[in-house]
Parts: sequence; C-alpha cells; structure tokens
Amino acid sequence: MRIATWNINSIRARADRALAFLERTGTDVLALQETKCKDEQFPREAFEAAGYEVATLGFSQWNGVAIISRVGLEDVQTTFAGQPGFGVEPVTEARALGATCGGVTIWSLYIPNGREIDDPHYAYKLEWLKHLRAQAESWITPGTGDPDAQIALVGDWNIAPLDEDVWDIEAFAGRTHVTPAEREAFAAFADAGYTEVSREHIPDRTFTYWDYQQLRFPRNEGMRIDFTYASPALAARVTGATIERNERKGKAPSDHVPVVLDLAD
DNA sequence: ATGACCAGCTTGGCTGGA
Repeated sequence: MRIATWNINSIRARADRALAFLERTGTDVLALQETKCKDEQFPREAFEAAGYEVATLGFSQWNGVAIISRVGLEDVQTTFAGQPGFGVEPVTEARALGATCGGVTIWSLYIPNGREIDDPHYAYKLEWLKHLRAQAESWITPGTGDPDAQIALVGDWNIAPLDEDVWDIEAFAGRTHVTPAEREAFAAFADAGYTEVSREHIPDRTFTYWDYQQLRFPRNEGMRIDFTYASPALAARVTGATIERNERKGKAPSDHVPVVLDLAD
C-alpha cells in the first residue's frame, strides 16, 4: 500500500495536480492539508470519478484537511479528543481528520503555524501538539488503546526538527519552526512510541517546502517540515519513503511537495 | 530552466502562509 501526505495550498487551485499525482504514483491514500475550502466547495467528484472515496474537513478559506482513499474510508473523525481551539472563546479549526483506510488509521494533520514566537498562535501550536501527543499515546497504550494499532500521523507539522532541515539555521534566529520548545513537542511523539519513518529513507537536506518568494526553490533554500509518524505496528511495515521534489516545478505548484510512504502488504 | 509570491474573499487591498 502506498500512502502520501501533501500540503496542497488550495485544492481548488490544484485538483488537477493532485489527480495527476495519484495516477502517476499509484498512491492509495492521500492526506491533504491546506485545502482552503469549505466541505461543499471541495472538488470531490473529480476524485470519485478516478475511483477514490473522499473525506473532507473545511470550515472556511483557511486551513482545511482531507483524506482521499481507494482502499476504503471508514470511521471518519473530525477532531481528536481534547483538540484545542484558538482564541479566548476557543474556536476549533479544520486541522485534524482521521479515517481508517485499508486497515491503517490515517490522521491528516495541519499543525498550527505559530506565526511569531510572541504571538498567541505560538502558544496555541504548542498546546495543540501537547494534546495530540497525549491522544496518540493513548491510542497505542494497553487499556486505553491497542498496542497493535496501525496509525499514521501525517501532515504539515510546521516544525524543522533538525538544523539541517532548513537551508540556513542562522536565518531562523528568533523565528518559529526551529525553537527548542517546538522541537521538544515534535520529539515527544517518539517518546510516546511513534517513529518518524520517512527520514531514514531520505537523504539529509531534502526539503518539502520552499517559499514562493526570493527564488527559494531554484536556490534550494527550503525547509523540511512535512513528516510521517507511525505507530510501532505500522512502522514495521514501512519499506520506503520519497519526497516528490518535482511537484514543486511546472505551472502553479503548491509551495510544499508530497511525502510518499510505501508499506509492505 | 526549477527564475524573482500565492490563495481566497471583501474583487482590491486585506489576511495568512513560514
């Protein structure tokens, strides 16, 4: 089975790219982030015509996640327990969508950006990750969950875990995505029993995001912020991973590219 | 060329992205 995650940066602007990607790579399950549309605006028919089922979560033009599967799409969940909202009167955002596809529970995750270190969105980001981690741990803990569960936490984590995950760490002084607190929040998923399964298959300094501005892509000045955490039972099935760098080329690309994961049958 | 932001909505100048 082949699963992939991609921050598409508007599904309406790039449905053709997503369809071509599915056909070209033979991906069975695609988790999307930043679909940037309400559920009723999602171009689901195009994917259904290609033989996929579609689950979407979109409240407005911001955020938005989806799962597209041709190996079943069951038990759709539109939040995780305890998912924080943003604001004084917390508003839940469209950032987490779970579904079971071919026996694997896939969570399409769009972790909050954080904006600036002194912005309330930064504290929100850390809180969001803390609660997701607590739930993810419970899902594979005996008693509250199933130690044999096959769970994939995939998406745009908006964190560069290592200095080599950005083109120039000195350019990120005082910025989000590289702070110790964010990196600790990311590493906490490993402490909870999950393994980030893409890195061992992909060379260092292979990026998943390049800003549209300042020739960042031609200069390969990017960031690696899209990751795939797997539960123990799922991690044991991973046979390979790729970053689809060529998806950043051509007409009207997303600023992120897909991360593809291959699983043994 | 991989080339000097892009998306959506309020449709024209904002916000959000990272």
